[in-house]
Amino acid sequence: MERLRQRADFLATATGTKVPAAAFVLQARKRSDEGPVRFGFTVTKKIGNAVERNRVRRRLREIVRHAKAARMCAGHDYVLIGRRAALTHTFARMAEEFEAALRRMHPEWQGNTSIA
RNA sequence: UCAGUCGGCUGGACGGCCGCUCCGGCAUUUCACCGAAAGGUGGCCGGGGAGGAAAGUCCGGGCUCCAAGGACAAACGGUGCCGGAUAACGUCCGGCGGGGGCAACCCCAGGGAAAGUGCCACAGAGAGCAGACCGCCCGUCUUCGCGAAAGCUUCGACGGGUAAGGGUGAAAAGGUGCGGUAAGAGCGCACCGCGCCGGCGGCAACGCAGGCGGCACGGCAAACCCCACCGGGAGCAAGACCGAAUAGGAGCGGCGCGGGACGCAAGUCUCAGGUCCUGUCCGGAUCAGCCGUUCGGGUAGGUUGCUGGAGGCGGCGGGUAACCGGCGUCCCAGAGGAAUGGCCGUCACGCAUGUGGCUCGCGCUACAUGCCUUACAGAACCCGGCUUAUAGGCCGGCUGAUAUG
RNA sequence: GCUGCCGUAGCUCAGUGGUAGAGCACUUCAUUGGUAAUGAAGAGGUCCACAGUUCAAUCCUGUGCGGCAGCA
Repeated sequence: MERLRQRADFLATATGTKVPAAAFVLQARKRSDEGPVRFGFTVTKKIGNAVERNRVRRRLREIVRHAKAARMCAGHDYVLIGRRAALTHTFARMAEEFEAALRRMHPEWQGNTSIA
């Protein structure tokens, strides 16, 4: 999984479309090139102390790792902003929410995948 | 057994599936991808992978750079009983002094207020080399009453004595007792306190006993200050190496040369700067621009610093202890938008609820279900401390009370 | 990583070792036919928390909590 590392990438992605969920907010932005999908994670200090912030980021990362790659479009940057509910919600429920958020993010792809 | 106090340890266990990162080995190693470059990423196997506080950043060091001839001082900041430990410390250990507690034990902190400056509100008569408000006593005068008188007694005024008692205050001119006195008072005596002197014990802080002095010297220096000791500054984003584009610097080569007027333009006319060769004139070169190329500095970026160390463990020796010495053994996290994880199963612990048993009751115990899967909390150059947070569990020393033998 | 500042009434801020104030806001009364303005009176405080120094702490010292700002 390619990771976003530069602050400029995060700022650029923040201008794209946003899809809120209970445990996170999903942001996406199409890049000009057709490179691989890249992911970034943002967990602010408002969420909690360092232990809780680390835990939110790790759970979100595992959700992305287990998600179906077909939903994600190449040449896009995604940013997941953690919320405090990511500490307590069950893993299966959060994975479901992530799939739903990807469907809302790319409605034109829903038809393609159902046909395929 | 109960209550207390001090110290130490621990901080869930086992397993399955899927991942992350570092190290080592093998393979690839003229390979593939990203990048302008520096450089980075990519396979398989094995091994390692958060804490007692990793936290707060309150101190002390190592390390690195900067500054500085050396030492001292000034300014500023810090520390402060004595001795020891240590690389060092504001830390630790042992002892001294004061306070609290029946005790185990706990808490506090230098000297100087007779070097100087300053503050001590309110209350109170008097508060800094301080004081007679009430009171007590004496004398004179007056007044009430008793009395034959001497005298006693009551009210008041004036003069004086007095620091015992009352009252104010955080603090009131050493404290308690006896004597003494008109009443009192270190006025005298005893004990305690205080000061001075020399003696003894102790490395020292200090302690012990003795003599002398009738007491002179209130508190605050976490108020200024004096004394002694310590401190050059910055911090791994330190520093080192590699190194685009753009702008700027230097060298070389080529082309070109400033201002004004007229003109659509080509061009024409006119005026002319700095430096050098020459002091002046003339003449010449060159600069006031552009392009190319080379060089050095250096930004973004990359690599490194980066983990073997005042290191851990075991037993031995020295020391009351903190700690030290030597021996054996082990290698034990190194990320970089930041790895050390996600999901699941079983068990242990804990909590809650229900049911059964024991019990007057508190409660104890067995089973079932549910919850938390643990409290506080995440390395960021590395160590030694301090402080703060912390569910539950375990071990040991000591003290007091009670019971039994 | 390093450094500085702040925390006082509902809000914005003074303040000093000796029982804590200002402006706005709030309540009541007066004024007006009524409202505003104005005038008078009043209420409201763990001086961020805990220890220590002091006779006495909002102030001095230490520790903690929260907030703001700066440098590299």
